[in-house]
Amino acid sequence: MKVLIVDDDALIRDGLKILIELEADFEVTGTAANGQEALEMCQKQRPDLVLMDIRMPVMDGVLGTKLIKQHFNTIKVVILTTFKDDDYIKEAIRSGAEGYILKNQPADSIIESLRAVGKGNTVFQREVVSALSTMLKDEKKPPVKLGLSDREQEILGLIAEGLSNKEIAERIYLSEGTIRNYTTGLLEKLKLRDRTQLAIFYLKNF
Amino acid sequence: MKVLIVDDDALIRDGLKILIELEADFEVTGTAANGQEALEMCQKQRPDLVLMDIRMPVMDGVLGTKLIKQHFNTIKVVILTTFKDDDYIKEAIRSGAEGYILKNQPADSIIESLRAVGKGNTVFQREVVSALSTMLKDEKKPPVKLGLSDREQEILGLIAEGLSNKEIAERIYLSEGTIRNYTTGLLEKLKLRDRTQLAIFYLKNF
DNA sequence: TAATAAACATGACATATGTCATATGAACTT
DNA sequence: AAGTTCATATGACATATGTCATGTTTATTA
Repeated sequence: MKVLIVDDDALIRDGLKILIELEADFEVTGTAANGQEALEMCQKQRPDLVLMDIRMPVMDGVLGTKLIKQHFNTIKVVILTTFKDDDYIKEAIRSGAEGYILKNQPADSIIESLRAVGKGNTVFQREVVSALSTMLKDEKKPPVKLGLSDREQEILGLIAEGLSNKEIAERIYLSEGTIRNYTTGLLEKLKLRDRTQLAIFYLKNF
Repeated sequence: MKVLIVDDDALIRDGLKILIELEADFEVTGTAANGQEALEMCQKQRPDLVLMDIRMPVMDGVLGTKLIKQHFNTIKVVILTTFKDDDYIKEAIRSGAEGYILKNQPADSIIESLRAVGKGNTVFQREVVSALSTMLKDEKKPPVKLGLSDREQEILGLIAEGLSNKEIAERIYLSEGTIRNYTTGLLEKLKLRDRTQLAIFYLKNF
């Protein structure tokens, strides 16, 4: 497997190169110091996999990954970094990287991760996943069937946008009184007291 | 590495067993047909890793994983399933599984994933990660510093809980009129029109 | 010390909100 | 056809909400 190493720190580049080339099934085709260079080298060398640092001058790893993915969609990218920062993780996943692993782990572990990625999987380090799991959206409880009619649903939604009864009436061509009646019905059905609670309910449950 | 295979389908159990035992560094210590059995076998065999199906009678894979993790925290669990259902993925991650891979991939790919997990990483299949990435919480914009006093913040929060002015007054020992005044101030500062909009604003931005 | 600013309060007022009884026409059921 | 249901409407009413001018107390600052 042909690997491109990207890191702004020459020492790390060289260290990784030596480590990886110890493995019979790996070959390091080159090294780059930032996303920009990485992109150029992908053009020339067509590696199978890019091992990418995040924080680098000129062009960081996230953008680098996005661009590489965009131009060469068969090239896998593994982010190898010291930061288990939430935002980086999220961005990395969105950018399409196949891995997000930290520099604090032993070489053989990194190698195995690269092999798994080579086989088409995606690898994260445990700590990274736990960080991730707290970022998961809370249950959007599937359509909490609450016997609301279409009209009621619609009006509830508009209330949750912050519209007044009059505005809602104008928006959907009904009289203000009718909207008031619907509001009363919604409050009754949802066992709430006022429109603010309706809005809160809606935002929390839909 | 000692592996326990858990699947309610005997054919799959046997197939996996044969496949895995072809690898010199793996040993299948046993098989189980559901989470319940899996838990018992973990007790007796102390495998390094459990390969776990999700949908099974008696006790499903998610609960099985949770229990195994709870009782034997050194045992790794990899979910191997046909479903890339959002809810399963989320639950699996929360349950502490080290992997979530699909049955639709070649054997060597699965083996590499297991090795990577053995080395302490977490492996997901690409499709699974893309499903995941849509589930990531949207940016909680960092505390949008909005020159609100402590009292204002507090009252805004209470409005967003759905309390009336009177209730807020009782809760924090101020007069209802004062709460009204604070509300007016909040509306002015946030350029909003009524308490419902305040609640919406709060829920969306804090 | 006098001036000023914060935090809280009051009362008067206009408007919005929510409740309720009642009504109408259209669609559907028996 | 008579009855029922549904969506919409109206008006009267009580209460909640929001605005504003003004006032008190206390702490801070010039």
